[in-house]
Amino acid sequence: MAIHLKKYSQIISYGVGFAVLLIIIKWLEIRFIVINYSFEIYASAIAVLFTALGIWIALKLTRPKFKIIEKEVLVTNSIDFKFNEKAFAELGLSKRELEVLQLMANGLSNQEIAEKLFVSLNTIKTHNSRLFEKMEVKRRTQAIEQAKKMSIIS
Amino acid sequence: MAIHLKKYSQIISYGVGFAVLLIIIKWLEIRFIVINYSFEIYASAIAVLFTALGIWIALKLTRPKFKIIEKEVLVTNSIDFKFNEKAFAELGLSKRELEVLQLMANGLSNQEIAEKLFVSLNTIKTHNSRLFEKMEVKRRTQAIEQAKKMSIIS
DNA sequence: AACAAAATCATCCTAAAGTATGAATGCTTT
DNA sequence: AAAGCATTCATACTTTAGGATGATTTTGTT
Repeated sequence: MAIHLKKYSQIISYGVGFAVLLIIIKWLEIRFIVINYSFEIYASAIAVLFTALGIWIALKLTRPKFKIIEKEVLVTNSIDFKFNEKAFAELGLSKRELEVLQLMANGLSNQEIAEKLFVSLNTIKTHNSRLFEKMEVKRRTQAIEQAKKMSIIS
Repeated sequence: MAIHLKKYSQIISYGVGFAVLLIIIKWLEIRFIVINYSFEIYASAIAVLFTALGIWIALKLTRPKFKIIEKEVLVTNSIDFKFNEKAFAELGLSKRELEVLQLMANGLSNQEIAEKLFVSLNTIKTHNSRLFEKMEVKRRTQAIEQAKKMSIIS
């Protein structure tokens, strides 16, 4: 709405401006006849005035040119998880240890992990110890944090 | 350098254009005298020409008139973390409880959290209990998992 | 001022987690 | 075959976590 009004107002302004200038021309014409001004001065006056008018029109019309720049930020989402093989290889975790680590991160207790993997609680504890040693952490919560930071688990 | 050259070239162009138009005027003047054209047509021609010239000048001079709109595209990054207020409000966690939860997720033990917040170990345990109750979990690891899923912590 | 949350701390107890050490088994690799 | 590693399990012990309950103090709200 506002844009359309603006467009129309510009056209109207142009029209009004043109009308005013035509009146000035007419007036100058009369003056020219009466006091016999030089034709070049008259033409120059028109030239200057309409040049100004043209500039003004152009400035009014070429107002809004938008340049939309889309700035993208990278995504680290839990859905499209990327496994960091390098980090994993450097840690030297075994398959079983990784398995335990993942279940750990899912909030399972040692007992639950043991049941899920059909091994004893003690086995899980042993895995945990090796795990913590390799990852250089003291607690399972730290192991989880580390693992997520290193992107070796989701 | 390039900018200065451009400026000068524009001025030169303007001068040349003006010269050409003066020649046209002169030519028209001759024509006017010879075949006695109406003065209004002559004036109109000048007006139109110089309006066009004005527009052209303005367009050349006001070249880069872009309105730059930077549009940042969404994305949930681990760095610029978005706090999920709705989920948090529904849980009804207090400020302190949230604080404890965050430190918990950073792998700190209850003792370490207590020291960091200058309260006793028992206080942290009490917070934990309420926390687990509200989040409907049994262990801190589950609380961390839940909280991350619900995006109430990073 | 009165009331409701929130935050604090304690004590007692149980459960889970973590450490240390040793050992048996199976599977590769040399 | 021997050495190395992963996996398994056990026992004993320490530390941390968690549950239940009660109480005091702060703080914000009406």
